[in-house]
Amino acid sequence: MTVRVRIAPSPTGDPHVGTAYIALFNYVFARNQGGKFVLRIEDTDQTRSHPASEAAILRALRWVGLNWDEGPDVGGPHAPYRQSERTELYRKATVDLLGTGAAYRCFCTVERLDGVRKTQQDSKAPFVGYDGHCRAIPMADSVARAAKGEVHVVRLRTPDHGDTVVQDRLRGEVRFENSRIDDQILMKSDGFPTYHLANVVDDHHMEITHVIRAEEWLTSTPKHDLLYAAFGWKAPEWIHMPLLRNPDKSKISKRKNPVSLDYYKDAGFLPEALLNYLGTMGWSISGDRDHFDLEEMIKVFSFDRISLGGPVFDLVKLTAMNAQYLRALDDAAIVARLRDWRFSDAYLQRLVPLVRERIDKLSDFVGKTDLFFEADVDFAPMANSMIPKGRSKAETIECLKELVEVLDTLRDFTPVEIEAAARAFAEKSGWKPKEIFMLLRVGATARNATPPLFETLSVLGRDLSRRRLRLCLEACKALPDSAAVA
RNA sequence: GGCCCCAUAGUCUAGCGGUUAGGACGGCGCCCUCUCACGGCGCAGUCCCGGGUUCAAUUCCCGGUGGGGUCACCA
Repeated sequence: MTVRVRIAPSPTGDPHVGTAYIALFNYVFARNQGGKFVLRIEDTDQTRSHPASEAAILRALRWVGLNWDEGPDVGGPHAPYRQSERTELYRKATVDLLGTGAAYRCFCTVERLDGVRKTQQDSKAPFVGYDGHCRAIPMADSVARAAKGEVHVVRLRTPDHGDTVVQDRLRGEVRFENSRIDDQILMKSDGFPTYHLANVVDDHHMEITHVIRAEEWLTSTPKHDLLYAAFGWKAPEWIHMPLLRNPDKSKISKRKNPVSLDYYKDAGFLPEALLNYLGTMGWSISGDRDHFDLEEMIKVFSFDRISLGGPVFDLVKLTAMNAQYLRALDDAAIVARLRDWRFSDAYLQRLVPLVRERIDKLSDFVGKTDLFFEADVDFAPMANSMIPKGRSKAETIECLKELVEVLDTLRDFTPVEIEAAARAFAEKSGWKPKEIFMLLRVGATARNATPPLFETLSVLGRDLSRRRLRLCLEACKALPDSAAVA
C-alpha cells in the first residue's frame, strides 16, 4: 500500500498543526502496514509557490518526528513531486477526457458565472453551481473556438441522475445525488489544473492506495470518484479524519488558536509531546492511557479506534502533557533541550546587539532579554498603557487586528520589511507612526521599554509576535469601555 | 439556505445490549513540605431530546435539536 503526504507551500504559509495532524496519520498507517509514502508538494503555480515555505513545512514535520528521510520512504520512482513540474501529465489527462466526452470546454466568462450563481442564490435554488451552459457545444465548434485561442476552462461532465456513493473507511457509505454535484472545473483558463484534477491524476500515477485527508474534503469526494471513473481508474480507499477545532468548535484557525508548528517550537514545547497530543486527537491507544510515542502508535495503529467528533485542540492539556514529558527527562537532557531551544550561541548572538548598550553588567542581560525567552506574556500589568492616549478601546482593538494581518502578509520577517509595512500601515490607517510603533511594542512584548522595535519583532519571529498581539487584543477587549485615556 | 458529517462531564477520550459508565486535562479538598512547585490521595461533574426495537438501551433504528464542514478558474 502507498499513502501520500501533501504539503501546500504558499508565500506566507506556515507549517500548520493541521498538516502535521494529517501527516501523522498517514505516516503511522503507512509504517504500520509496511507501506510507502509519497510526498506531494502542491505548489499551484509560479505566483503562489514558495521554496522557503516548502522547506519550512518539511523542517517542521521533521521536527515533530515525521521524518521522510528514513524508513519505508519517499517513492523515488514517482518524481517529480512538485505539482508545478507535472503540468504535462495534467494536460494529457485533460485531452483524454475531452476525447471521450467525459469533459467539455466551457467558454463562460467569470461575469456570467457570477451572475448565474447570484440568481441561484437569490432564488434560493436547491442547486447552486454551473448551469451547464456550454455542455451542448458541438465537439467541432469547441475544438475550433479553442484553436482560435478563445479563453476557456475544462469541466467534468457529471451525471444528471442517480447517486454517487462514496466509501469512507470511517463512515461507511456516504450517498450524494448526482444532480447536486457541480460540473467541476478540471483545468483553469491559465492552463493549470485545479486541485481535483491534479490530485486524482497524481494519486493514480503515484499508485496511491489510501488517501487519508481531513473531513473538509468529504463533500468533494464524489467528484473525485466520478473523475476516477471517467479515466477508468480504480479509486483509492478514502479515509477522512475529523477536523481539529478551536475552543468554540469551529475549524481550527490562526485567529483563534496558535496554529503554526513554529509557535509551538518557539514556545518551548517538546516535539514528542506535541506529537503524542496530536495522536490523542480523534484516536486512542486504549481505554485508560494517553501517553505513547510514535513507535508504539505505529505498532498498534488501527482506524477502528478513530472517533469522529471533531476534537478541540486544547492548549492547557497539551501543556500538561508537555510538562510530563519534560519531567521525564534527566538534567543533562533538559540542558541539551534548552541549548537547542534558546541558549544556543546563534540565538544569543542575535540578542547581544539588541541589548549591549542597555547592560552595564553581564548580570543585567537576563532582565533585559526576558521577553525573548517567554512565550505568552502577561498583559494584566499593562492595563493602563495598552490603549494609546487619545484613542478609544474600539479603535485600538481594530488597529491590533489589522496589524496582525499586516504582519501575516510579510514574506520575510526582517526588520526592514517590518518597518516598511508598519509605516505603510500608519499612512493608510491615519495613525501616527509613533502610535503604531508603541502599540506594536506593547502588544508584542507587554512592556513599555524594549530593545529596538523592528529588530525585536524580527528576532521574536512571526508566530510569537502574532500570538502576543492576539493576547493583547483579547486583554484589550476585557478592559472596561472607559479605559481609554482622554 | 441546499447537501454532507458528527453527538459520553468544561475539554480529550474508553465503552461496541445487562458496567457502581473507566482513564486523562482542568476545578476543588487533603497529605507531603521552610515557600512555591513536583508527587500522592480523594471529591464534584457526563451518556442532547423524543419515539421505536428488545426481557433489557449510553450502545441498534427513525425523527428532532445542536455543532461542524462544504457549496471558487483555493487547496
